[in-house]
Amino acid sequence: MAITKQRKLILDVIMSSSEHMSAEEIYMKAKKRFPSIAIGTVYRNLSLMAEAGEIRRIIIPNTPDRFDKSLHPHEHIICDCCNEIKDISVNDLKSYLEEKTGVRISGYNLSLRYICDKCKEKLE
Amino acid sequence: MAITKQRKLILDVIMSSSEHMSAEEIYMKAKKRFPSIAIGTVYRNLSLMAEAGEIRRIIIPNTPDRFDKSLHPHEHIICDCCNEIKDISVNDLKSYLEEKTGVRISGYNLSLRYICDKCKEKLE
DNA sequence: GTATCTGCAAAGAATTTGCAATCCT
DNA sequence: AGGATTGCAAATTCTTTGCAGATAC
Repeated sequence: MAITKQRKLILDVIMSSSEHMSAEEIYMKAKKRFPSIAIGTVYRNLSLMAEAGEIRRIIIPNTPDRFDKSLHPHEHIICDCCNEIKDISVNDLKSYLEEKTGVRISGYNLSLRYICDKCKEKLE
Repeated sequence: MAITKQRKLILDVIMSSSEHMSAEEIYMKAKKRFPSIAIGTVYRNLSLMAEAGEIRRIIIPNTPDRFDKSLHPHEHIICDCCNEIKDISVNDLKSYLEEKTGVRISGYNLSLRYICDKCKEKLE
């Protein structure tokens, strides 16, 4: 992978944020610093970097994919109400799933839904 | 929900098959019995029926949604190699996740990946 | 009769891709 | 130089939607 201005910028945008950003959001932030960057370049680099294990792709049904700087294993939980995404950990989930199913798993995708505290308050 | 020819047909296609079919596949099968049916009608009815809990929507990253007649709780596992989808069960997963995370979960989506026995053989 | 549903075709959202020009090494 | 990468725009894929006419209750 060549080190281009765009590639460095995209990675920097991700590494400097603790949000879970979509490609569109990353594109917007990158564009502020380098206006000629194209959305296709963002998608291409995000896919490459996720593939290479430099960043992580977060997949949640009915939402655009997001990208995460944090590589240590964890799951994502999204609020039914405000759609905010948080990290959450479930220790050794892969082993647990393998044990319970008796199948050797090559990977899995999990997302959880809940109602966050802020939204719970509002609802009352 | 009115009982229309199309609605009954779509449900019948799902109930008569043990495959995990995409909207497109269901449309094709329905079309054979009722050629004027429209794909939009299929999508509309699948969403309505899934919403109503008559069928279940199977969501797996990077694949079109599929629909399942089986309503008892279970997960889905897809082969990395041939993409065949099988049912698999993980007892009380929701409770387990709630216990491990300490969060009351309103729902979750899980899919597993593996290499099925057929493909394992072929690879050797 | 009127609320619901259908077929059609167009629109939508998210993402990918072909290609000529440009950049990296 | 020569392969990798970019910007641009068009294409893809899956799914939803507006609307006028048809169907169900």
